[in-house]
Amino acid sequence: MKTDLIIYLVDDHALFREGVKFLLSNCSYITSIHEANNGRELLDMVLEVKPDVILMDIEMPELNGVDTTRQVLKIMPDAKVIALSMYAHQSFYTDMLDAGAKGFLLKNSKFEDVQAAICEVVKGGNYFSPEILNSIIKGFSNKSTTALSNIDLSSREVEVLFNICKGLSNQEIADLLIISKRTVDKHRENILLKTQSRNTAELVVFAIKNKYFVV
Amino acid sequence: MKTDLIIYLVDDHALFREGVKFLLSNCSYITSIHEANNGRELLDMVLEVKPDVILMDIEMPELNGVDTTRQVLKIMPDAKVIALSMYAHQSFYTDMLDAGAKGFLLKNSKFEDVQAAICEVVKGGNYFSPEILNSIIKGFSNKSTTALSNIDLSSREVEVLFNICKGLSNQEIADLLIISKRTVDKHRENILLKTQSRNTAELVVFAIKNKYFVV
DNA sequence: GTTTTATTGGGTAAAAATACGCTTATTTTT
DNA sequence: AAAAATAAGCGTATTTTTACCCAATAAAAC
Repeated sequence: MKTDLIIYLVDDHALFREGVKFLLSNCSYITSIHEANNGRELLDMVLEVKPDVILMDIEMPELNGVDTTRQVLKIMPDAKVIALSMYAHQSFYTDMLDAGAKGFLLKNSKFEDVQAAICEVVKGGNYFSPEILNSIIKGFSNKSTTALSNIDLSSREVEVLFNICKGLSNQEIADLLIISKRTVDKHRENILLKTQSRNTAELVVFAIKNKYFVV
Repeated sequence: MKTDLIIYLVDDHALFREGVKFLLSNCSYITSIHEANNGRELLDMVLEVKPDVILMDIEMPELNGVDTTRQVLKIMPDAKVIALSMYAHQSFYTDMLDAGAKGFLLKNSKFEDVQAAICEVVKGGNYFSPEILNSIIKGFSNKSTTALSNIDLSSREVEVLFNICKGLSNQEIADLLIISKRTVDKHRENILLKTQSRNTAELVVFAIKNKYFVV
């Protein structure tokens, strides 16, 4: 593993920074630890310091962790950002993952988790607090198992529905399937009935919810 | 951690089973190891054996790993299923997670990973091969970072778009926002232009892709 | 073997969406 | 301060969707 690590600690709570800094200073593979009070301070200094790992609070004044991460990675794509948060709320970690964070730690983690996270992201991997991981996985499985309805469309109807979602008009679908436009009209009508949709918009939402169409 | 574990190994390759069985038999916390050649064999025996952990291949004849997992968990909800697969294909692990698997290992994992996975799921957690985890996270961030376009809709347009997705007609949206239907018509037209959508269906797909509407 | 269901097709009409033109107010840029 | 861009508004026309009505054939279910 790469040693001589440069760490940047971004959090608006000075006391919390102090504590983590002390703990990190006892790690042999860490060379220097820098601090910032908020995202803007980090952005001002990041190109000078060139940190390997950035431990970043999500809830911060001025510039929050998500937007800061986006901007940091724009100017330093190789920096590894590990998010810190009090809470395992879904929007937090999805936003941070979107932004490009490689790890996610809850602030009540044990310090060995912090060390594990740093090692893992330096090696190019990811690290997530068990609580977060559980939540990610749950979200994964919930989404589809609960949503899938027991409405059964015929194979032709599925075909028509799929092409509606692709943005084709009834006439275009008819030409594609080599049937009359009136037949497609009828299929569409029946699909609306079966799915209890009022119009195209609700129909597309239904299709996506029920995996007839993937976005 | 719970000891005296009963393990069920489900895989259609006898040689692979042999190897894993030998390795597992050296673990002190494992009491017995059962084998099945496919999903159906497992289902026949699972209530008798009452395994704590099921190591399950995904690609199997007769009854595949995904469907087997669903059925096993229906009759034994506390069993911990760990999926085994040659490949880290996304559909594999999403389907297995949907089905309720708690872990996912690639067949080229080191044996210590298998042990770690067993321990983790027995404790109620999840375990994923690093490759899988990476793929999951990437899928997570890809989906929205690549999709989120830089098209900017006005706040009014966002409002209209949202209500279109909810299935409201232009007249209904007009009544809701207390503006003329003609104005909503125009907004809709402009949104179609900006998003390069041809019709309502494509519009809804765009909205969902870009998080203007959540399914 | 009869009945349902899927698929196909059509007539007619109202409702809604789409397209293009044009005006006015507000905000942004120059 | 003037010019340009954007947002919000309305008129008219065409196309598409939605909603009823109907029926023939083939396949599947009972």
